[in-house]
Amino acid sequence: MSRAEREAQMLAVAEEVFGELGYRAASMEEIAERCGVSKPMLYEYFGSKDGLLLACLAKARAELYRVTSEAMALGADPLDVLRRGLVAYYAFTGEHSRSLALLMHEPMALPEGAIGAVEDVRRQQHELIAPVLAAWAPALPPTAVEAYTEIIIGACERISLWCTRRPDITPEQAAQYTLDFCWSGLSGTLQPPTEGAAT
Amino acid sequence: MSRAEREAQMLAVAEEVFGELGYRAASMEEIAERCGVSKPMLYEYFGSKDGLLLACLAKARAELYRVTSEAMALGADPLDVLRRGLVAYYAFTGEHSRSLALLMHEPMALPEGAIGAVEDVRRQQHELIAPVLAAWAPALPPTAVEAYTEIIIGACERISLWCTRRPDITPEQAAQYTLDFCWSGLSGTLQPPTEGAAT
DNA sequence: GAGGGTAAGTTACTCCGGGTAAGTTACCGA
DNA sequence: TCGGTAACTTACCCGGAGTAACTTACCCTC
Repeated sequence: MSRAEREAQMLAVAEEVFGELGYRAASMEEIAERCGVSKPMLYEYFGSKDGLLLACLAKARAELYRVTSEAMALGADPLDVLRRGLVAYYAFTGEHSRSLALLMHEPMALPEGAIGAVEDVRRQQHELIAPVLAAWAPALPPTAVEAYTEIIIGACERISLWCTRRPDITPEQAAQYTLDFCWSGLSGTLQPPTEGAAT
Repeated sequence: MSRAEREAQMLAVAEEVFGELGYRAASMEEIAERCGVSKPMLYEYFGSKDGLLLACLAKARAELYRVTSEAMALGADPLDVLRRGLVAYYAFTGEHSRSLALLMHEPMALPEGAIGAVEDVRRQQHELIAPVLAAWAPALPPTAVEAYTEIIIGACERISLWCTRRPDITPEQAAQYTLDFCWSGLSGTLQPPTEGAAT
């Protein structure tokens, strides 16, 4: 079997095994066996178990980029661009939830129960936020409350990580950005997309 | 040394070592050594390396809950409640960025470079989203564009994970929730906080 | 068509780190 | 003083990542 074929096969098998068992529980032996080759071959091609994972991630990333950017390119106006990007993103992550999502979220060697423990932290945040939203707007359907709560949790996590890269941002400023966005949305600070105006 | 003291000491040391080296690179031997005891003691107290990590997470989670819920309890109105919660959250994650944030974001056994690779996926999303925002609102300061982009990325990730728990939600619906929130914010669908009205 | 270089592949190991079995010290109450 | 128990240690097992050395088979050249 040629080098390129083997590499593609190994990547596909690895993505599958990582998705099934998680990074930690997946052994190089197992992946090699399913490829019908022996372990050193994997090391020949990818250097290490980490290298193999990284290659899987790179492949998934390239695909994600392709589907989302292609979808966005078809958009007529900014709002449409965002909508198409979002749909493509959710469709992709939904289809690849067993492999991609595990690679991203469980990231790699999660101690089995620890992925649940990390989610527990978020569930706890959920319990804090959802009642505020619900009390605020009794008319909002429960599903929307859930979705909005998840959005806020995700936003908080991302901003807190952003803060570690931007030490000049104080917690108060970070909170203000988050609040501004969550309160007014994009329509508050940005120009609404003028109807029919592309570009 | 008494059981309770040891346990507290071990947890503190473990949090420190996990934060310094990451879950994978941290060895039980190293943690035990820094505690001044031998490895089997750690197993006596926490059962396994995973158990030790889980205990660290539980402790961090309890602290995070305490500081955020206490801060929120002081809020006068919903907006104020959210703001106080956000400030407390960012302050906490900022202070504990070396231990807690690493536990949450790098989650645990990240293949060294893989944490960067996962972030690369997000950077890629950033490159797709930021230009749209910037084009949309040339007047928005670059820092705000950054913050808003990060918020959208975090929201997308959370919603995509939410979708795996709610298979009834289609990608289109997920996109619609995300768009509604990002476009109008809470002020669009919810009652604005009536001035001075607590509870 | 024989020879040799190279690329695909294997077996058989080392080594590190998580986890454990069995034993040792030292404190405390009877 | 003696025993029991609780904190703790040494010395080990074992699985899986990673590697060294060897084998096969193809293809290109003379």
